[in-house]
Amino acid sequence: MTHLRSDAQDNRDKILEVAREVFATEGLDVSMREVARRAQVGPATLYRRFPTKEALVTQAFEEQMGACRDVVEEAVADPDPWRGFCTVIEKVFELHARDRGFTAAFMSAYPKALDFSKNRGEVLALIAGLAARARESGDLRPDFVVEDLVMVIMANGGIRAGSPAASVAASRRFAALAVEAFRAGGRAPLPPAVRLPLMPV
Amino acid sequence: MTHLRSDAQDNRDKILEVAREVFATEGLDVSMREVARRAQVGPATLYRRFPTKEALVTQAFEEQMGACRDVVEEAVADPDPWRGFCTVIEKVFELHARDRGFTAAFMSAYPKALDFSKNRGEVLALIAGLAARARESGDLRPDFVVEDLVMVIMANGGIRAGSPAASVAASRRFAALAVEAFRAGGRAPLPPAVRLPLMPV
DNA sequence: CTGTAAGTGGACGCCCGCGTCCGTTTGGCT
DNA sequence: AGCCAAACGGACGCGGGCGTCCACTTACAG
Repeated sequence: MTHLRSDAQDNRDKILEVAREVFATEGLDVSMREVARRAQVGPATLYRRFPTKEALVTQAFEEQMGACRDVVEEAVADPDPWRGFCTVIEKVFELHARDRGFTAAFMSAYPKALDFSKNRGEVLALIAGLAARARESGDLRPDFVVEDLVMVIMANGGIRAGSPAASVAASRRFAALAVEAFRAGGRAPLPPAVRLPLMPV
Repeated sequence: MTHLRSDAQDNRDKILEVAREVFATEGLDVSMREVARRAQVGPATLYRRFPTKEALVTQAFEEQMGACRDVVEEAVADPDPWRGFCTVIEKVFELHARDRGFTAAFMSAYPKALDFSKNRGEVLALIAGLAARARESGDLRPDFVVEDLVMVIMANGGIRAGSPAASVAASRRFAALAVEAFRAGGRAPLPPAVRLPLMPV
């Protein structure tokens, strides 16, 4: 297990490469077989390395989750918490817009994927801290809760345009609208927030 | 064709009833066969009345589209265009939150469904007029375009919560955030809007 | 160079959805 | 009451995904 044979390692790499690409462009609703086919590999080989779709997905998105974490950590380091908060929204939305599967993976309940959900939890915790500071500085509306960010990330995932470029452009505008919505000074009180549970598969 | 035999009419009614229910709760990704099964009808009977899924879907959602139109027409009649605009967002979001399939149907390109797409076009035109008045009255941000509303409706469709009630609650909060975002007086200029084409099937 | 464990992918059996055909049933008109 | 077109639904052949098994191949250690 520690050391894969060189050919096995090559296949594993190719599978992950293909999976990342196809998940990004088509979303997670791609059959295991389709991934195997595109990687020019037999179904058995795919299943040997990744016994379940969950295993494949979480491995494939480890990189994206890392990028997400980087974005958030950098934003948290911003001395202006509101600017950091806005950066998080813009960058994270773009990340999700460029990778259709990532939102689905991010929102999915993967009981076995400890690293993945640990990372998600930490990212959300970092954002919560940043939000608290932005609230205290008076720039973020006081009734903001982290669930609101989860909600708009889910919502952002619902936006589909004709091309990847158009999706990114739409998400950019959506992010700007989200920033406007979250800025302090809103005139209407918000209805109660809702906890959004992770969804099975 | 003009007059169906009574038993055929009963079956047609039951199919539509079942389809509306299952599309509302499960979304459009339900097989024709599953609809037939739940309606206690053979596949052939279903296909005889509704040769394609498109035919079934558009018939099933005629009612919802009518409700949508009613909401919009009532809101357009409001002497205060901004209040009318807000009402549209709140009511339409709730309609979509209560019926998972409706957003998908609303956003789908159904080339054969003349009534359906005509209604959608008219609804959007009504909203565009309302928005123009709300913009002129100075309550709606000047850079708002109808595509923004389409975008947030799509986005609203991405929100999934544990139960129907939770979904509706989440949509309600999301609608309030959308209202905040669209209100005049936003401090940041928005990135360019994007036309969101209807999606095939 | 060679033995062997690791690795491979084609093939299998299963289930499910698709759209259609056709032998049987039945509503409704005369 | 009797007829027949309308309506029914079970069954079919096709394609595709699922996870697994196994006979063949190959990397690499000795």
